[in-house]
Amino acid sequence: MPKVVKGYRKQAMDTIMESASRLFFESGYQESSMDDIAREIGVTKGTLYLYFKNKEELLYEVCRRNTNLLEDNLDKLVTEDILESAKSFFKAELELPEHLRFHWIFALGEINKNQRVRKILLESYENYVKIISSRLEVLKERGLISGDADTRKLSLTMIALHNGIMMSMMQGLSEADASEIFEAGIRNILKNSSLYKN
Amino acid sequence: MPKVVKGYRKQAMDTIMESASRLFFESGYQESSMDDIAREIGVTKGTLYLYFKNKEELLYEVCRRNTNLLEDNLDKLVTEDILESAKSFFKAELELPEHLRFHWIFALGEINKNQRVRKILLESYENYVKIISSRLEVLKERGLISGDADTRKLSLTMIALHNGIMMSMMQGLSEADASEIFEAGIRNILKNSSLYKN
Amino acid sequence: MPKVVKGYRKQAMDTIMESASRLFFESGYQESSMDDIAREIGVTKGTLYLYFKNKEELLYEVCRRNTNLLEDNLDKLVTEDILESAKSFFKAELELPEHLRFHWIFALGEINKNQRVRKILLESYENYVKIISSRLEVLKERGLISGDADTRKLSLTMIALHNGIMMSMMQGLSEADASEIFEAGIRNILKNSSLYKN
Amino acid sequence: MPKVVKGYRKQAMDTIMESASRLFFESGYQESSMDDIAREIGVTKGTLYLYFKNKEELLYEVCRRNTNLLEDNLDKLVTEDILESAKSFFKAELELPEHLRFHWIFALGEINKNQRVRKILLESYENYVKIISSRLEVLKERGLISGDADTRKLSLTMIALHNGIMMSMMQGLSEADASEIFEAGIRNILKNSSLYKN
DNA sequence: CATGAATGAGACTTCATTCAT
DNA sequence: GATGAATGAAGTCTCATTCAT
Repeated sequence: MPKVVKGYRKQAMDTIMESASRLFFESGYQESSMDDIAREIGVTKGTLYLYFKNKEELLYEVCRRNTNLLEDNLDKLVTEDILESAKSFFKAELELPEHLRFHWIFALGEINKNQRVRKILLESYENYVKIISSRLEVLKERGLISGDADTRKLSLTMIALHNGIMMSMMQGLSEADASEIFEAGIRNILKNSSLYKN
Repeated sequence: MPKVVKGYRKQAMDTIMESASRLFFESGYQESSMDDIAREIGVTKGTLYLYFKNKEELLYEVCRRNTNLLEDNLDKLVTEDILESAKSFFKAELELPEHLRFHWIFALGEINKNQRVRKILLESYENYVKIISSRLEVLKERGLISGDADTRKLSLTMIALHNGIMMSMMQGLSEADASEIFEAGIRNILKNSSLYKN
Repeated sequence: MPKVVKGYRKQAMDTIMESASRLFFESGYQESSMDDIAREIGVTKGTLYLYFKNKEELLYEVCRRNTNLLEDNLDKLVTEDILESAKSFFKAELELPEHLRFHWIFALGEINKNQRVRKILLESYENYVKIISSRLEVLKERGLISGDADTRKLSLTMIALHNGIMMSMMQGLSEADASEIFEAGIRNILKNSSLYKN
Repeated sequence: MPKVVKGYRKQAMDTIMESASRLFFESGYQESSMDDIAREIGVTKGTLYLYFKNKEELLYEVCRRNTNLLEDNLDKLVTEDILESAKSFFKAELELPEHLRFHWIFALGEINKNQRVRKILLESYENYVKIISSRLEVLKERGLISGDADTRKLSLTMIALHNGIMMSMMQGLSEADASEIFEAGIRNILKNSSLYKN
């Protein structure tokens, strides 16, 4: 009987979280049994409890991990050249496995059922706004966007557009269409930044 | 012994669907037991099975009903004066109970688990695009938006923006902020419609 | 909505019992719901309770009716010409609908679960023995079977042979084979009646 | 917390099947709940599902096991000395617990409800015929029964007689009477084997 | 570390029975 | 007489969790 990962607790936990995340996304949290998750890894149920206190804890850690991954991604890829980095950020997202790419939408479905998951999401949302705003502030200082633009509102709009497009993709919107309207949207928002003032 | 609704099957079904919809949204589909739903109405479990053959059928009918309600709403409220009707449409949405307002996000969480729900959503998504596109076509004929704008892409973008903002509201975005960036966004998209060409 | 049979309680009860009997045999007692039985007749569940106090009572009456029918059949068809009447009795049985023909086997399956059904069956079994014995006694008086034959044992054997062949028919034995071995068997028993003495 | 049988899956399954078989016979399949069966063994419901995927599967396995047991019994005990072995076979049967002795009658009650059980029974019936026929063929070769006797029909008759007597025993026929008429019947059939020709 | 046997609470569903209309 | 809405008990099955090995 194979150990999850020989010796390394952290890696074992990560292996479990990866499988759990995929299953949660594909079949739902409630619909994925601990047995399913264990089988996916090639381990027995009991083993999962060596690494996570219970199923809810596993969900919590999965959400935290995915949220952090996505946040790091944003932080790394979004530079002051907003338009260009928006493009590459979106392109990078398309490479992600679905359970990561659509993690936010999945997690939103759990937000009403789980206070700890809610907390993670709300904080992450705020971080997103903060990160993008800070980049936009630089643009403003350089005079590349309107001086009276409200960078927070610009950020909120960009995020909304992004998430809305992700929702559409879950409903079948093609990657080509998605990329195109995302890019046009961001370009548009930046160009008419003065529409978003306080 | 209370009857669901005296005599009228249709009304009885609607009463059940309304309660079920609220519970599904608030606690999740799996997390809401048939007992919970029945208790909410003041009826016993068995009664639900007089009206819906099983729990999944109930979910399906709830989704169909909500989706239709929202679609009718869109069809009724969105006129050729897109900007103005966008405002009133959004305002009307804010009056809806959460389980209706956020129905699309809820349903998206079920899309991977249930083929019939998926079908409803995909069809509805296409209808949304069709409805908005047709209104935009009229604008184009009147020369109010760019002649070479792709009305389908404009619609996709508007819908994405709308849904993205809804997601943000579930994460705490205020109604004021939401209204404002929605309105600005729609205005912006229309004004720069030439950005969205084929 | 059609009344079971206009006005005539007895006929209504018989209509119900006939349908119930068929269903009980085809699907089992427990497996046949009151709804199923009612639907078969084109009536609603509630109606059945106008004629039978509950489901068990219905089973009881069905068993009593079928048992009596079969017993009358035996009494009518079995004359002192045992061999000849055995043939015609068996032929008549083959004309019966399965739920009647195999009623005894069905009822035997309920014997352990229901004291009242058990009582009916045991009494009927004794009556069978009595009826056949009495016919055999006449034969003995006429010197057509051995004077020291035990007519009770002869009867027991004949009944066992008959019932065993019925069991085989439920397992696919052809009517031709069944008739043949039944006739040969009865002939054999009569011819060697002296084997069965006290 | 008691384990069904320490460590041995096969034995655990057998323990369950034994109890289930007894309960099924005594109270009927539908009437025996999984709770009842579990309680009988001193285990909880859930445990049963570790060994049998559902209740129907349990019934199926019980039937298969009992049918095989009885078939082995026949194969082992019936030699070419048909008359003598019939006696010892019957005697051995009287030692069996009722749920085994009357298994065939019980199973016949399930034959209309369950295709897989039906298949087992039909196959077993054919095997019985084959086993007995083959023994009779030997007798025929030795000239101990009529050269033109149809051994298949002889077998069918013997089986019918046997099963019919079992039915009678369920209705109260004494063991003494049963043994006697079984033995006389078999003797009779063999002696007059020429009655059963093709 | 890992297993797998066992548990027991809880979910969905069915259905005999009642009763107001 | 007949209906059909409602009940509630009971049954099957699942699954998170525990624990001895």
